[in-house]
Amino acid sequence: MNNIMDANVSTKLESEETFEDLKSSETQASKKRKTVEKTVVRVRIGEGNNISRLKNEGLPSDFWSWRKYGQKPIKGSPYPRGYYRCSTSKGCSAKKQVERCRTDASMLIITYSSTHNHPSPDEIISTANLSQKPKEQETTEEDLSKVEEQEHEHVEEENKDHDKASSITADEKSEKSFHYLQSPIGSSHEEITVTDQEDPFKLISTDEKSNERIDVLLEEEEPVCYAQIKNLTTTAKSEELDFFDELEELPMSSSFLHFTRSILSDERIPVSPS
DNA sequence: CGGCTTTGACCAGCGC
DNA sequence: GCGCTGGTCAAAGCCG
Repeated sequence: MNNIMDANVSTKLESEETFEDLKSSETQASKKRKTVEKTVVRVRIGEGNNISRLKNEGLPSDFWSWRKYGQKPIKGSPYPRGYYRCSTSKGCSAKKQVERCRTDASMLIITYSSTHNHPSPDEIISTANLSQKPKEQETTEEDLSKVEEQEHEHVEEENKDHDKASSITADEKSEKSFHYLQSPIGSSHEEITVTDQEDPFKLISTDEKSNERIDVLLEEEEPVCYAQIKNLTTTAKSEELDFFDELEELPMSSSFLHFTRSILSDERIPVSPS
């Protein structure tokens, strides 16, 4: 209940459909580097309550460590985008961008780029555990794919719908005619506004902290996945925590971590560059 | 003392 | 060719 988060993982190139969301903010960004493979993960934070504690109440953070190397305000987005680099390994070129969905302040969009050149500590640990049941992973991945697709669709629909009923602020629209529509942000917007200004990520993180457990919902709600995810959570527990920590306290769900891990570790984006 | 976070400036790419 | 935006690097400050 307090911790409701949706983790959507989308692996794709810079120019893909998922951009419906990113489009608004990465409209131009996509042009910047188009041959870069990126994994887009959307995490939704159900309530701000989640963010109360998390950071890592003792997390084993064995995972990769991310170091923030920059932050910039994105055009059309009230929230700035944070740039993180993997600090676990010096030679690791893995990077990640964390930004808040302009349409939904409670949603975080994490874009992963590049892959880790080194094995994640968590992986090692997981390996031991995985030995028990690697099947789940596969299932998860597959499921993830499905979810992703569904999620995308949902997102698109949602966006559209929002557009219609939306309450987009003229301001936002004026900015660049985003497809994003504002949604319910209107009300919660205020809540986050303050925090957002300071650090959108942080806000989440804070909430996240409160979330000892994060429920993962895909965009809308995937009970099935959720259950599976839960299972995975156990395995990727460390990852999960680590993620939050790494993201600066992003609200991620175990499933999300799992996905990410799979994607990053295994393959990432099957997308083909233009 | 070391590491991480934050802020500002500069550079590169794309659109107009 | 100019302007705009995104992304990255560097420096300073703060916290552990």
